[in-house]
Amino acid sequence: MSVTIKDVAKAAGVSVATVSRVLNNSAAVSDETAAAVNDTIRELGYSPNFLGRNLRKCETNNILAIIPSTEQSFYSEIIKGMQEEANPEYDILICTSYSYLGTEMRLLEMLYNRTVDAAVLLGTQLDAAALDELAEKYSIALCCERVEGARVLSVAINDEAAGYDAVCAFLIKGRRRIGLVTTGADGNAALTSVGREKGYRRALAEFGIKVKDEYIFRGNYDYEQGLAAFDYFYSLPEPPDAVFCVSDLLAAGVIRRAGERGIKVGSELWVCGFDNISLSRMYIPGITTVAQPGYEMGRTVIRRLVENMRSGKHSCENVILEHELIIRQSGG
Amino acid sequence: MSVTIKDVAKAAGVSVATVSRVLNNSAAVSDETAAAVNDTIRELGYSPNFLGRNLRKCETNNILAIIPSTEQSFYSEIIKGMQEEANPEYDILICTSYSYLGTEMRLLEMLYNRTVDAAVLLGTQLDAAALDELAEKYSIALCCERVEGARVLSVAINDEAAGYDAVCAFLIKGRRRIGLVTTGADGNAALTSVGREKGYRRALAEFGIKVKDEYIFRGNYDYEQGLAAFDYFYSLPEPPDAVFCVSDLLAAGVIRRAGERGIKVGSELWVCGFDNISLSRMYIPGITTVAQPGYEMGRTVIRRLVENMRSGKHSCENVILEHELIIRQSGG
DNA sequence: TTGTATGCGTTATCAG
DNA sequence: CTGATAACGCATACAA
Repeated sequence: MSVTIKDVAKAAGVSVATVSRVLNNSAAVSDETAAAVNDTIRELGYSPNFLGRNLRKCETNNILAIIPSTEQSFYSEIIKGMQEEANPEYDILICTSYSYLGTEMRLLEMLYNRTVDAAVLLGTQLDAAALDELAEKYSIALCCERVEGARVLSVAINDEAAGYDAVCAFLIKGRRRIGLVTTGADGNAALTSVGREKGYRRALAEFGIKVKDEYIFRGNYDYEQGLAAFDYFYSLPEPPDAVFCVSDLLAAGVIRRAGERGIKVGSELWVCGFDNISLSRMYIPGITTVAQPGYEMGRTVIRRLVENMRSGKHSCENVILEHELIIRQSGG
Repeated sequence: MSVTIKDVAKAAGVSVATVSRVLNNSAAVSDETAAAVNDTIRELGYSPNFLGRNLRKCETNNILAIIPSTEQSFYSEIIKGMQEEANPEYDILICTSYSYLGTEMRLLEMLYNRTVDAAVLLGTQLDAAALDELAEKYSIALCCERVEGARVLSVAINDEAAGYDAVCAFLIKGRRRIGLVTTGADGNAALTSVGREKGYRRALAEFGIKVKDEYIFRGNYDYEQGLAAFDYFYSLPEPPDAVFCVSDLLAAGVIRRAGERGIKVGSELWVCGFDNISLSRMYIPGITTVAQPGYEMGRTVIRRLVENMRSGKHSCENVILEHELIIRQSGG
């Protein structure tokens, strides 16, 4: 069907071993034969069939990245970092799980059946036990979050500190009625949200403010929940004067509804989001937010993962990178 | 290293052929042996190594999707459609080209080296000749655009008609000074933009309006160019009273800058975007836009591509799906 | 219904 | 420096 290494060998008048050596830049081949082989490779338009190579070497040079969705542009910088660190040795294959455990598990079969050499999980649905079991047999890493108790390499920010910083910025500038919009409508909040909520609580505690349950709205990460959160807060006798949201989309929803209700965001109500997605700088008003170093996180997770693969060891360090509070109009 | 089909065969007391037959649900195997084999498969925690299988069958059941970037959430619905149509037979592997020809060509090597069985190109940089050459040897398809003269399967909307519809909506409601914000700052505009511009021109012509070159701003697809476009238009003695942008991000930029300059969007100035990305419904004001049937496009392109692969034929039809004008506040 | 044997395309080992 | 050959894990044609 296609032209194989055999065809090249025959045409060049050498053995397949020699052609293979040329392909892999093996030193032990004379310049002239190498040149001749390369010529025929070009003539015949040959390119090696990786299925054969991979089978023989028992590796694919592919790394799987599982993301919840390409909808959330938050992941795009991370992916870029991952790719630039991986190339040219590895290709990053992106697959989407839609935050559905079944889909994620189906994708992880690519580890079992050797379609990929390793996997990076972004926003995983797996618990510590499942991750441990996986990490025992395969090279995996988490990005953007760590799972408490799991012995798995992870790269993330310190969500607790990030939540603390965001809320402190409100408190320092004099706001006292701080609302929180977070996940957990269904009872189990996202791990990152839990950390951010802890930071929210610590900040209030340090300022001697008692946490009011009615100032905490639990939904998911989406825009629509931001709309709902505003409606809820403004149904209270005394609404918050500042709101910390665990995503920029939530913040956008709050801001949108505030505008519709005639509440001035940036003066009457302050709003802070999370992630610094491109929307947050384009929105009207610009959204104050916590930026994660996405590109650096991507590079780091691949670098550490590849180190693990090469060394054969299984480091399960939790790498923490620095976040940054970005002040825009919505934050006062 | 890992447990193979041989280990299963030995443990189950059968030949590898029988195990293989069980794995592939071959009819010619007795229920009892099948049950026994399945038991040992479970016991040993065996899963087939696809490298061996793929090499043997000369197929991987992977389809590559090349997108410019995961930043543009526009592609996410398409990807979702592609995946749902492909599963469970195929996995969709997403890779990003960042609109860079070199990267795209490197990714296409996954066709040569058999990492994937086929590829879908979204926002390709390749020209007709290169596409033709590729399509001759491999199964490929374009999505979201067609390349004039290329004999390649494509699924897209009719950009000319879409541009026409958007501009007509302005004209019918009485606007006469229609601006266009499109790509092509560097001389070669995106193919889809060219179609949309044709529609813009046809609409104006039908209403007996002469196209004014100073009402056409050429940049790229990005938000920042929208800001620049507004500044440019409002430096004219008589600025447009409506602007058609070839992307929602451009529209967002125009709207943002208009707000900063005290121009009321939706009354004083009307703005229409393109793609109906999630931003366009969340923006303030909501952005009038042309929606592409992303999910359906994704399903369609995979369905047709797989048909091509199965039949061995190489249909190079240009499938056109229906677009839809979505009216929001920015459009008057 | 089951087993034997071959080959997919490549790399690595071992001689020469 | 080069060639012959075995193996990687699996599916299948052919025998039994």
